[in-house]
Amino acid sequence: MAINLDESQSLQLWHSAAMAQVLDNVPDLTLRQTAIILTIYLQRPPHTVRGLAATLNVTKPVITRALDTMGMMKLVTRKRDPSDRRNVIIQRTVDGSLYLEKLAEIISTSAGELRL
Amino acid sequence: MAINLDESQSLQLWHSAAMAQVLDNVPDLTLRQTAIILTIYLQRPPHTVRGLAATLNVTKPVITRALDTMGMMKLVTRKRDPSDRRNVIIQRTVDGSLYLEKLAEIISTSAGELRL
DNA sequence: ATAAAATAGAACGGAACCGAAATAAAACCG
DNA sequence: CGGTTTTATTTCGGTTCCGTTCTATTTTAT
Repeated sequence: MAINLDESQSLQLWHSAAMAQVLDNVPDLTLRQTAIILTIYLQRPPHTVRGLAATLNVTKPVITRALDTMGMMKLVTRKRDPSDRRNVIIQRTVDGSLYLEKLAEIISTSAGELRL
Repeated sequence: MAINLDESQSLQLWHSAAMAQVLDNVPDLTLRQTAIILTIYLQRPPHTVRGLAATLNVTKPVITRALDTMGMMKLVTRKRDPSDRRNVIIQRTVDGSLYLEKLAEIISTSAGELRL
């Protein structure tokens, strides 16, 4: 079963989900940070700074800074790759999983409220 | 027909849409700004600073600053309410409509790419 | 007319982000 | 070994955003 959203429904969904996040005072990530954390949690590991930078087509400092911020929020952690100590492996956390679970619930609920 | 998205699909949709926006170098609005512009374009006018602040449960300076930014981007315009000159009426623009049309297309496309 | 209330914006200090360039550490290669 | 490449981070100057507080303008009420 394919999901088909027309443009009006798409905007309603985005609006509802954005409103819910603003009202919930959810710690708000930038669009880039959102793309990064979702890539980390949805795509197969391992994830490195270089890999994420390539995937998002941004410079590495952008990734480093986003990881700093999300690291302080406990949404991700970093670890040196033992086999090549230049690399940093980005890992998931319990808090990160909870954050995304909550986000998923907001989106899912917003979708359920869509009216034609 | 009701739209039902499970949590995995919700995150995939959000990921895909966030990625598309990052890759397109779309001018990235904060979550609050996104909620504001969508409220302006999806809900019935008139929109005032006070009304938007109440709707989003934020202070008025937050709205003023968001309108400053989005005004410079030509996504919205402001006009004094002639009948009560304390009020500012926020209005849509052609550029704002185009911006949202593009956003809608990104989300719609992302939804279409969802697989189970 | 004068005082009070309401609306929007400005000012301020602090925090986060950006792009670009410079730095540090590790691995590779001749 | 010594030099080069690769990886990640730090630094720099500039911009934007935030919350709080203060100000200016307009309307309403006494």
